[in-house]
Amino acid sequence: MGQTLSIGDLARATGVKATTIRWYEAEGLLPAPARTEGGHRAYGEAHLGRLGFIRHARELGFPMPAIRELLDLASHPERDCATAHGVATAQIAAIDAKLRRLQALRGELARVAEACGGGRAGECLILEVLADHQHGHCTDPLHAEAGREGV
Amino acid sequence: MGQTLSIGDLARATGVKATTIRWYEAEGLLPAPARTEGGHRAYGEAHLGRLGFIRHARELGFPMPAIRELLDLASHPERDCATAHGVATAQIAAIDAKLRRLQALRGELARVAEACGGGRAGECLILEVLADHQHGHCTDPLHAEAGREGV
DNA sequence: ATGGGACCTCTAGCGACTGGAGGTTCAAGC
DNA sequence: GCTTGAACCTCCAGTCGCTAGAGGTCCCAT
Repeated sequence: MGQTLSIGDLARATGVKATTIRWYEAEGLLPAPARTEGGHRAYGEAHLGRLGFIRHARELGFPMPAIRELLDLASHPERDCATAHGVATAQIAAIDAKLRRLQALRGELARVAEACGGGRAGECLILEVLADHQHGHCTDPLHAEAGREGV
Repeated sequence: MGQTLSIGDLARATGVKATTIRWYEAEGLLPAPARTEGGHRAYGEAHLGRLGFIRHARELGFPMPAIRELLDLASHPERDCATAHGVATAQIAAIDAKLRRLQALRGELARVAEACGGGRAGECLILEVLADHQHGHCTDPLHAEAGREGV
């Protein structure tokens, strides 16, 4: 019992790349582990658990600050879990906003793509729609709400 | 006719910030305009049109390389617009992939959030689900397909 | 003893901007 | 003509969540 894990072991066990694990450490998400005489990182079970936690939360799309909050909460069992609820609901709301925006985009894009029947670029309706700036700039709340977020 | 527009005029007309316009110029998306004696940028109608084009394409979520391609196409009317079709359909496919992933996330997250009835963090089911790394790391295609994309 | 894979640190880069510092120019009002 | 102050200029750093590479060291099996 209590034998240590290399960073590679941890990477294989969790599916998080070694470089990313080191980055988590630098960011303070994962505590710095013990080192071997030669300077290699030597992890224990607690690290494995914590890294798994981080990975799950990332998979669910939680942003880094939210993950910090959840980790903090997880290590203080006497606190109220209302915080966790709040973080989770905020994340759901964020996802819903992105879904609405993406669905709107998809609809408009499909309409645009359907419009053009092929031929020379000079008559392409896709290009025409894009070039038409008569619409003025967009102020509708759907776009404003999500902003530019790497859609 | 032919009076020039300042970068601020262009920004107001298109809704693209002045800093972003300068950045587009540095990236080669927008040709460098004439300058006043004092060095201020002096744009013409062509710039306005091109910037509007870029903005529309960004609003529809096209990535930068796709926009370059579309701009290139738009300035060569004799070419085949099949390229534009291809770019648009690829963009729709990308959006669909993101939608599927987001919908899956939303479902799982809602399930997780609903599970916990409140109380102390030590018994919080949200935290428990996140901490449970017994699932091993995720290899299902839905997650693999989209990767980490700022969801 | 040696080979080669895993590990180390440090730095830079991704996409698509955004913000700030520190300085110059323009246009309107007096 | 002069003053003000808003708008403009360039350059650099930061955003988010990693990822990749250079250049070197360590560990372990043969």
